[in-house]
Amino acid sequence: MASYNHEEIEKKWQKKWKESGIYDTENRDTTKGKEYVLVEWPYPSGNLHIGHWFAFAVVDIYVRARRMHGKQVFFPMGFDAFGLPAENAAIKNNLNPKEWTDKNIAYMKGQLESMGNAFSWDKTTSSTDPEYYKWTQWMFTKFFENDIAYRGEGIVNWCSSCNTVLANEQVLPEGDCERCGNQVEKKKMDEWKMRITKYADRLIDDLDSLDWPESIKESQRNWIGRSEGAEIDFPLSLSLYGGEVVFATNNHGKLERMQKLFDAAGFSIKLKTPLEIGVKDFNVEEDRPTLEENAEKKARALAEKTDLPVLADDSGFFIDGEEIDPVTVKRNALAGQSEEGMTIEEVGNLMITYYQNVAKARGGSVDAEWHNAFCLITSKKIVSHTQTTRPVTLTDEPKGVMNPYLPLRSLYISKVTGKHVLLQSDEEELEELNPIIKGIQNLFTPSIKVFTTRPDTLYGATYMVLAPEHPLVEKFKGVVSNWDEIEAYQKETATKDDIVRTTENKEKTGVKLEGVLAINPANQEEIPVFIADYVLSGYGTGAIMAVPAHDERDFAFAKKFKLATKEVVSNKLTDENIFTGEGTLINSGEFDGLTSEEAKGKITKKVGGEMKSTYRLRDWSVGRQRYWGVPIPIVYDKEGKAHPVPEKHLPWLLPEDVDFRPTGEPPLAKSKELLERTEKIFGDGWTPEVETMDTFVDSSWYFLRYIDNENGTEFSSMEKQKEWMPIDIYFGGAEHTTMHLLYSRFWQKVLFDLGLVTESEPYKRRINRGLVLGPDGNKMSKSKGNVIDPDEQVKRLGSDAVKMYLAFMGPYGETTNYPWDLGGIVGIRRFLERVDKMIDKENIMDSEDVHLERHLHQTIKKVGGDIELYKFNTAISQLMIFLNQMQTLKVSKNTLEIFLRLLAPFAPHLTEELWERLGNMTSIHLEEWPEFDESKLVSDTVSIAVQIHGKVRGLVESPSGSSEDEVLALVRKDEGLSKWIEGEPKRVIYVENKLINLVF
RNA sequence: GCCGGGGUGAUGGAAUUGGUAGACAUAAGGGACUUAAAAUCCCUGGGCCGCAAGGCCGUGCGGGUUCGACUCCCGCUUCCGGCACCA
Repeated sequence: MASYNHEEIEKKWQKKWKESGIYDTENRDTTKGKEYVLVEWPYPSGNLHIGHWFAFAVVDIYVRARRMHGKQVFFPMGFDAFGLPAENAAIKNNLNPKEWTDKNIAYMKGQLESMGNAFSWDKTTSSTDPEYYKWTQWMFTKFFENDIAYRGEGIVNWCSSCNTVLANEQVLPEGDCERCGNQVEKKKMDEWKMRITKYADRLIDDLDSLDWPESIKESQRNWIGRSEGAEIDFPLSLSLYGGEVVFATNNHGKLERMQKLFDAAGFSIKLKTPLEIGVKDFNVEEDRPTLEENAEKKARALAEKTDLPVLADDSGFFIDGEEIDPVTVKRNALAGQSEEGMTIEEVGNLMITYYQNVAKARGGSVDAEWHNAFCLITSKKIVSHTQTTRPVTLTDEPKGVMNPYLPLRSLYISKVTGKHVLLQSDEEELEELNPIIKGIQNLFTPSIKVFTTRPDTLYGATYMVLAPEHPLVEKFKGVVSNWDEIEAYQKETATKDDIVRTTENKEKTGVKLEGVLAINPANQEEIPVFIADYVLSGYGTGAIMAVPAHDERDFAFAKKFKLATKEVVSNKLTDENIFTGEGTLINSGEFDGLTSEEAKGKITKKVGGEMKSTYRLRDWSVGRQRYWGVPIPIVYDKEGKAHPVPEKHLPWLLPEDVDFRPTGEPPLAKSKELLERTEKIFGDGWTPEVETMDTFVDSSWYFLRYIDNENGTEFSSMEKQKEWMPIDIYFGGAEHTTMHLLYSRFWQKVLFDLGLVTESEPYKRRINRGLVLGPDGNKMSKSKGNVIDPDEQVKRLGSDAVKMYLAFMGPYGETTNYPWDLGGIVGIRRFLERVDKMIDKENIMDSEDVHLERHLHQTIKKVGGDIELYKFNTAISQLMIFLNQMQTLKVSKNTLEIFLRLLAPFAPHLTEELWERLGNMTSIHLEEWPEFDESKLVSDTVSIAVQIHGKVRGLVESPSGSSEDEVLALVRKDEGLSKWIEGEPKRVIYVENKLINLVF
């Protein structure tokens, strides 16, 4: 077999390159332009597969070409070494994940070296190195302090087999665990999260500035899923706040009366006195000029002492605009007697008697006004402030039993009902108190907030739907007449997983909340309210306004439940009587005639809504109940409050005294050392966080560490970042588009906002790559027996051939999957052997064939240009064409050397060897990229296609740059073409050096 | 359903962005060398008709624009990727 010994050559040069350190970066050579080329750091599974070669070796072609173009290229490599496989392997083989990982890293490093890539090995790192994860933890504490990292309740995906929480992305479409295939359950629990949703807008908007393929940007936009619309409140026409409210009064009579009224109004509110919630001696001086201010003062004072909603009032009788001061009345009633030793009843009775006398003295009846002010505070915020006035008459003829708690009220008769105030029926009193009741209703059953992208259709909202899990639903208990039915439906929904709920169950189901009505804020119409599982609790507000005439889902639901449909956007309705597009408004009051676009904002404004965006994206869950990850650097004090571990205690080391077999309890919870460490540093009773971080956290900033991998005081200095960032191009797998790529962009933005990085976007350009399939066209898998082992291929045909073949399969910048062709790689090897032989050719000439020289310059141009476009396949094709051309001729040493330089990025070992064989003493990889001469690209004569009526009928040879007439003359002379020529052409189209088209 | 990208020989893929479709490579067929095989080299290599010269057809399908369309426009079809009862 006539062939070169690739094994020997590759070993020889890999050793020399390593010794001379020609690919090390050390400090930047600032005389050269920088170029940061990044590839995704691999997980050290223990064996390099062909995918790694596709990811790294092909990119190396680009890297080497850029080096030859005079760039200081930074091409680092490291290991993303935390993660589940190590833990599982350790469990299986009964050893430590750290040992397993370190061993794999060492082995894979050797395999990676066999690629012969120009990696900047002096700048490597690994996520498992404490010097690395120290900074991962440090960032976490910064994020925690800035409310980016937080602990909050969430519904999580739980795999009971892996005993861990999974991110949505880690759940397969069938609802199975990505790692083990087990069915994933939904579970409510507290979890560590990152507020990525806060960055949703920026993550979308900043895409515009990036030089990325549109498809990747679009995937991210879809993933974030921004919809622009409005949030609108629909008040309920029935109040049903269920809960406790503290009434800021010590007056039992007042409280009882108010409680009675609430009960009668349908409130399920329990009023409590300050004493009942443990506030003794609640007493606030009513010294403000108005009732309203006094009510507010009382409410605020009490709200300081409780988290419950607080209601306070102040009321009084006014005669001729003057308040009848209760203190004065009381003093007059007591007439010098001491209050000491008297009961409230006794004082009250004295006041009643006194008042009767006043009324008598004035002729039996005096016109007055009863003013009633309320203030309601929840969470320290005033939610309502009302005052009502009703005309009453003071009387000397009390009826029924006097109420000593409300002595003044016992003596007034309502002018509205003509009845004694204390004897009015609840209905009568409620009617009088209507403004207050309304006001309070609004507070207590606020309303249902909906999100809609179509506020223009508000007038067409004929019913509402809440998600079955909507928190408001619980408050309807005791109010609706069909609670059993509602509860049953909720249970049914909870057992269904999302897949069943969305795909299998297109048929609409739901339950009406009997007795509950909402008010369409646009037209004040009362509309029914349902719960139905077609409304998702996690999206928008978990509630919708339903517009059956203009939404298919609402239409389907309305049809099934026979609900009213109201058309508000004019258009031809389909057969189904539904139109989901935008148009001109009708049946919409003052908005009739507006376009949907115009009406959206206006209608929202009218009903007090707010234009708002919602997102499909959820906050990123980052806690994992597993061992082999970065410990979350949080400790809890005795009260259970979380504190970040201070920087001086970082790295917060992963304990080693742990049984990491999955038991449902996080492995770190079993570490004595970790607990002792925590108590020793922070004090007795303090406990450590026992969760570790999602490995996507590790990979969210590794590119920043590469550039400053030995820095002991910062994760990456601003100086180094200014030198190297942003990443000029990031090559990676399409599967990372919506996870790693989005997370790391988010991470970078947070760091940017904290002033810790120079760039708000890490990756200037991004190229996704597809997969290498097995020879049978299927995804490689052991079970299919179609796995191509790169080591074997390298041994058989050489690293250069493997790399070149992977580059030759197709264009690199696309996500096409290419099958490995066993014959194809042989073709590459044949090419390399012909190159080897070519250099051995004894008869190298001094002078150059002009013809060949032109091809050489064309080749320089083509190969260089294609590499810039990641079209390594056509670059290689051009090198093959040129070799074919050289083989029929004698060539100069200069031409051969240029050819080798063009080939060097593709076949670094062989070209280095042949470069040496031609007598060069320095590395070919330190050479510059050859330049082409524009003037030598064109030949003296060209063959021009002759078309008749647009069809090619022949060719004519003509001098380059000939005029139309000159070419036409040649055409006329051509015998073969004569039969197509019929006199004078009506029209001639001539494209210089290309074609001439004659039309007759 | 919405969005993005495709469909070219037996196969992977080319085509300077409207200008000679199928470069380069693989598989296949034929030949040379060889006792033979491997390797290597040479020839053929989209389909149909034809001894040939040559002709007709041909880039998923149907229309259109143009002197000329793989390329642009309209309609369909199909495959791949992202999202999806997302209001």
